[in-house]
Amino acid sequence: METKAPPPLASGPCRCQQRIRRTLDLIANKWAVPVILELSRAKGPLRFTALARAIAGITQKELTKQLRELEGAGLVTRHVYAVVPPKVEYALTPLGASLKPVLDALAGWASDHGDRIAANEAAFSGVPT
Amino acid sequence: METKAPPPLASGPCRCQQRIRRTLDLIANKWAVPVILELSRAKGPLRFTALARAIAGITQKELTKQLRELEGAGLVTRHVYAVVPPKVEYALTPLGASLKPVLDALAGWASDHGDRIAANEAAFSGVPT
DNA sequence: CGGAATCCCTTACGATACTG
DNA sequence: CAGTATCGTAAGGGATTCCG
Repeated sequence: METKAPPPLASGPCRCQQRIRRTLDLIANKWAVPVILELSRAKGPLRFTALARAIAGITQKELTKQLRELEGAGLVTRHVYAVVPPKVEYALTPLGASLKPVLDALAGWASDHGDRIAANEAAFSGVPT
Repeated sequence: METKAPPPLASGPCRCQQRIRRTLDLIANKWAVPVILELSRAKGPLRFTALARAIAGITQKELTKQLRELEGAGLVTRHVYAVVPPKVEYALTPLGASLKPVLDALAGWASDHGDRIAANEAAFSGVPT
């Protein structure tokens, strides 16, 4: 029974959710944030290996894939030097850099409530009965 | 899936990245944002089916899983009524509600740059060579 | 009504090895 | 140095069915 008049939601609550999800898909890729933050910290181009070394635990495969995706989204530039020892440098585009405030907002919230969430999850899992 | 394998994320020189990733893992689950936003819009408890109907495309399985996770994180409350036709209501906790500004920041960024990103991706994919 | 259980497919991720 | 290729595993996610 429709107790309340159903809002004229065409095929969902609102379209903006899709947008958020789209953005989320970009940065939810496990290594996307570390890559972006690392490039952001560098304040300049970084070589592939430098990036790989800065981000502990990442594999070449994942780093490559991540960089491709970010490049495709226009958040990162890829500069290939035609030299004998191959040299490729990556850097954030202004668009990519513009994501930093958002990540900061996220980081801020995480800092504020991360402990509580962790505690909640621990309690939720360890609840006896 | 009892004990969550603690990922030895030692990525990067700063710990804040872990926090962000943790938060990201919470909201990156494809349906987390729609669920949170829907509960946020409702400004009150919603029944399982009401939630399911409000979020087009979601399955019971996914909705249940998502609600469990959000409940575990303490972002959502689950109230079970012991009545003949089962009745369960979900609502945002203050903690869950506090996530809204962050989602708004994300939504704002997505609104501002979503088109450009989509265009970039299209061009990146469709580029012949 | 709410949700747990099952089946099955697709994607994500990690490790190793090989090449321009 | 900077990838690409291949393999195997794990997790995500949709559809259906059954049960309190």
